[in-house]
Amino acid sequence: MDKPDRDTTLGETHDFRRRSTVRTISERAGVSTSTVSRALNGDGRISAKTRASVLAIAHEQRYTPNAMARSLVTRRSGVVGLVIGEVDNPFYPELLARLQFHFSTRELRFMLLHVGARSLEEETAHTLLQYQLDGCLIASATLYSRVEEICFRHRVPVVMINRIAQVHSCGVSCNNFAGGRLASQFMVDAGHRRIALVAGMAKTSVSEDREAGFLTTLSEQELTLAARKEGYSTYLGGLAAARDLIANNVQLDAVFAVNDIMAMGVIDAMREAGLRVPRDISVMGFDDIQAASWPTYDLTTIAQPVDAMVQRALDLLFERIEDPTRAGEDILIRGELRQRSSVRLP
Amino acid sequence: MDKPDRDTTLGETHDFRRRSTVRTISERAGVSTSTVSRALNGDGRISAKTRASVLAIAHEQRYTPNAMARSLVTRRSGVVGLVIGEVDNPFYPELLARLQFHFSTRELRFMLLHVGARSLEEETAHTLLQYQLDGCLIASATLYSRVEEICFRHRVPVVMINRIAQVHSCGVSCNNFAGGRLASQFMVDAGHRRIALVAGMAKTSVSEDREAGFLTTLSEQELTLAARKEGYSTYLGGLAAARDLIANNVQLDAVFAVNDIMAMGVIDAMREAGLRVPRDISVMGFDDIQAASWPTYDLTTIAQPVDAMVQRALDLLFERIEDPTRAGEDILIRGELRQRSSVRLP
DNA sequence: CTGAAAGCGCTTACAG
DNA sequence: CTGAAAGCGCTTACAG
Repeated sequence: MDKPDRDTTLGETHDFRRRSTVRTISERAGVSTSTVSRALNGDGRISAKTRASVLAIAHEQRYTPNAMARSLVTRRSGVVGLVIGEVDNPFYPELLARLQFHFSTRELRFMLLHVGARSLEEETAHTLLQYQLDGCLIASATLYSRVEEICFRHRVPVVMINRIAQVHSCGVSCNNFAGGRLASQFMVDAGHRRIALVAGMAKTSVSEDREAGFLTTLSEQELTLAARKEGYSTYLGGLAAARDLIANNVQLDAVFAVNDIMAMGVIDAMREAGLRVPRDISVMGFDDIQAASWPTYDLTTIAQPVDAMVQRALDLLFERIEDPTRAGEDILIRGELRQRSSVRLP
Repeated sequence: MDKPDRDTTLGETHDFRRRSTVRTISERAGVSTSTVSRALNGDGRISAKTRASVLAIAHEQRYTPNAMARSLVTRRSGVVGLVIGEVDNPFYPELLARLQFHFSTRELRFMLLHVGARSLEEETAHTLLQYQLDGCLIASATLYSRVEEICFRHRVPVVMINRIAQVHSCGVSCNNFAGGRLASQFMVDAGHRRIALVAGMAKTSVSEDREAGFLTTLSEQELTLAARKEGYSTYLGGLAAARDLIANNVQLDAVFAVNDIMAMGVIDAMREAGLRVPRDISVMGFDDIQAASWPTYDLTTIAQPVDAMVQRALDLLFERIEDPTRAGEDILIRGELRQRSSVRLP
């Protein structure tokens, strides 16, 4: 065998070392590379016969287009940057899975720019430009205005999930205010009067809006919060907040934690103190992460419409990739009450 | 203003619309583009003076290299594909965060090819080729031999985390067999004799090796398993397995769940049945995810050396990107016992 | 130490 | 309906 890299088992010589290109196809088909390119991209002007021949050869040669080369000329990479935040909160991994699912449906890939709550280095944002990313998706409750600014300066469309956009970009969120109201209404209807609230990360719209909605409905019923604690949007934060409440001997009917992961901590702290949920105290969360439906918690919560959020976010992103001059939009999608057993009913 | 896109506020005309390129720099510096390229890449042959001048201009023009163009000629994209598996198990999101951290340290980015346990479509693997990815990292316990095969055929180096490589690629794992032995030894030393094992996903080396190690040490002590259940590597699987054990009235001192997320389910099932951990029954896990240290579980477990695994995985990947002919290697890193309170001591 | 030239693999006006 | 030519923004032998 003097040409060990040629595979003739298909009855066709096929070189595995050198990949097939528009050039190799054009030579084999006896047409120009322009024609090959057009045929491959479904350009209507190419005759059916030529197209068929080109496609057949492309298939035979196992042709895979070189996205780098294409991007260089089209100035579209087909890749979107992804920043994903507080990965300790299962909400984000679950969101990530949905994102990837919807991405694979459309013609997009994403490049991971950042994971976790730590702040984003300038340098990371740089790859955004180097790789000519078409846009950027930021799924995080905390502030990344630096990236937003860089993207804006370079006319890279940005869509935030789970956060209201600051200035220029788009945001898709659950209607956290309305959700907070729902939670509040449900608790009050259930007869609870002495209610504590465990807040999430300070200065995030997610936490603030849920709290604001909750308080609004509460005050409409002429009620006020019996207590308020910071829970930092973590399990341990929720746990500590509830322990505090207990240590301070605050008399309570119920606790509303601004998200499920904190609610889980709250429930565990209650049990630790010998209280039973919901018999002795009700607990409610927000998000409807998977763990909310575990029998141990069986958490009554407000479900975020994750799929709808992801869909709309991708829509917005696509629209702005097509037409970068479009104005920023914020979309709020209503979440719904998921009633389980952690809130005692009358 | 007839040239609204020129920003002269810096005292330098700076066009935000057209990005700076080697060309614009070369014109401004009065040298060739070759020289610009070399200066930018730290080629030793360029004089200090020229380099300084080029660098200054590049900085002034806010030059960002076009990675697409570079990749086209170097045939190196600087991007690695990432497949991440069972995202319901917090181990994977936690691993992801570490991966991203170590990635940002080195000169690599990654493109998300797949998230979740569902099987990988052929099409997804295609982007691997289209984008000329330099390698692929697969973090998943389940089998993705299809990707492995595609990568092999196209000489794309693959490194698996948490799984022994099938045929050609590299694998980096915790030494699951040794870890299983550790767990077993610890339980036996603690005086447990009637032990049940909850297995993970069938046919995964992770689960099988942990089980095999566990059984080996057990049999060295002339002991056998009191029961064995499948737990499918999920919380609900662990819960169901333990409920089964209880329903069948199996007399038990302890349960070893092959991973933490199942162990959490086991503990919750025990409590549901009124048993106390560890007083009435001991439970041990494997992985040391964050939830293992939550007070509710305070799970004794075997900690996977995640950072070391990630480091070695990236090393292997780099080496094989440099020299694709290198033989596959498997690296097993020893985990360590993390003793908490879920296993009763004598 | 530096430059002219060629080329990576595509796409896209411009002609015909 | 198809092709020749130019070019996207880089890098890299090859000369000098």
